[in-house]
Amino acid sequence: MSKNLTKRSEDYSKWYNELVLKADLAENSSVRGCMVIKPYGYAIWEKIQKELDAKFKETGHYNAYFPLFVPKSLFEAEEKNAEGFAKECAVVTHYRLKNDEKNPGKLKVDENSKLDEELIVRPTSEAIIWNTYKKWIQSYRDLPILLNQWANVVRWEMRTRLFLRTSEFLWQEGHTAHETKNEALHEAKLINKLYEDFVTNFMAIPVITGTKSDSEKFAGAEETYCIEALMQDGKALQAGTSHFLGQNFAKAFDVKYADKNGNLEYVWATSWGVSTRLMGALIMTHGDDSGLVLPPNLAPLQIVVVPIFKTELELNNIKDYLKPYINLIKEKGYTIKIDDRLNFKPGYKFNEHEIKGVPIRLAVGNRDIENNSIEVFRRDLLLKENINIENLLDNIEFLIRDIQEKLLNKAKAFQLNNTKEVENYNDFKKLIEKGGFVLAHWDGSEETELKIKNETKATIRCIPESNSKTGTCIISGKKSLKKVYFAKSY
RNA sequence: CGGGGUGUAGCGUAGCCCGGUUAUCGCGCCGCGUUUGGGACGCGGAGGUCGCAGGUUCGAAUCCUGCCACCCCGACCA
Repeated sequence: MSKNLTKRSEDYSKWYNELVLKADLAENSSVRGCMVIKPYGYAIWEKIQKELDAKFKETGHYNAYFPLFVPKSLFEAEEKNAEGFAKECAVVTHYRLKNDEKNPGKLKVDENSKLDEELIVRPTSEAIIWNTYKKWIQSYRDLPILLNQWANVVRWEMRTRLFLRTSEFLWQEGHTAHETKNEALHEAKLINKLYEDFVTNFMAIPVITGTKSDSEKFAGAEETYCIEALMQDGKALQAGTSHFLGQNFAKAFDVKYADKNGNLEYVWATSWGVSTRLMGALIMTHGDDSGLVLPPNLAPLQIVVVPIFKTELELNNIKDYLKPYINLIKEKGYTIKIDDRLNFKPGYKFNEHEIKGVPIRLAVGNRDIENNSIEVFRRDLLLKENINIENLLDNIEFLIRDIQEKLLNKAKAFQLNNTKEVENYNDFKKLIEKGGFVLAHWDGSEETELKIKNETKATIRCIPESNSKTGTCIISGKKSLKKVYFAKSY
């Protein structure tokens, strides 16, 4: 962890500009609060997609796609959900443009094309999906429905932050329908566990898990399960959520099924999602002063080779020298590329791949060919060593595992060191100011939560499942069943 | 939506307070040559609606007004 990280992280936008833009991940487009995801950034998203998608399928889910536009009448059906999103909706009111006579060459909205009913650009798809489920579900034999969609959504936030809260973002959203409450609850928990496993083991980002307080939970949900990560500046980041929706949407959209006895019952539901925000979490969890640091499991390019040569003959010699070893590495399924660009010197390439976070870098020149050696550099520790090239594959296999493991362990240690328990409000205020998670007793009331938020800016990030020691609330002194996690968050 | 700030070449910037020749510098880009084990160097060259629209003025990147976008703080953000 760098010394000036905290200072720099006070201005994350700058951090992104330094790391993300140079890392070729994304750049601001001219559209308010949107982002362009460049190929290298998108490759990371594709890795996330691929891995998650496989997990969803393993657990019996299927992919589907629903419309971008949600008619207002559908959108407003579930009142709490509609109310929760109302203030951040993009609304389509017209469907046509025409030439503007007053400004030749310009277009204006054709007033004659006004829509009878406005279309909401989906901020989430519960409404349009439940409107569809209504048509699909009649009998218990139609259940469960376990669908997921990969899509973009739009939320017109007052304030945007690159990756963390852009007006348009990519995500996956699962929407399931079940016969019983228990089955739906089980699904919501299963997915949260799946997210936890994925983020921890694939992205090397440790998380705390639990449920949201009433004020923080999803609009329209009975219970929201979540995974929360801790960024290097001490702020928490909600990395994924899984909602038990009860029968709220079934009732709003009148979705009933006939059970085995012929009785009509409302369907039980869940919804869950993670977004491109995960890439923000990735950058802010592992990034260092030299740029991005990618865990090997999700790096689009795991190994890059920088050849050091003067002539093309030398380059070819180096390629011949490497060929058998690179083939072995590819056979094992690793991604490796030789950076043989002629217009950049080695030093430039070294830096570029460090900024991009490539986990392992190899360097080979004449010296190595003479000595039967190769230089191996690991991005996480910024360490390099010369090894016998015969040991290359073993070394790579070790490093891929070791870098993944060490990144997770480092982040875990950071989280642990920045998670403190307190027994009174004074200590709470001191610690929350420093950043990190603070575990404290809470009486369960919204008033207490609000008071803490107003006075310290900290919110309840999650209510853990375990940790059942009773105590007294740090504010009200009332009885508390367990300590909950507080933090300032993004 | 409130407070503060910024907008000048692909990127980063100087100039603005106090208006005045051809808008500064670095990176990058193009050409030639020399270089190549940690961000190369020399010489030559191309590239600009100074965010947009008005206004003041003999003259505006500079002053004024409005708008747009971005950044920070706040409000807001399942």
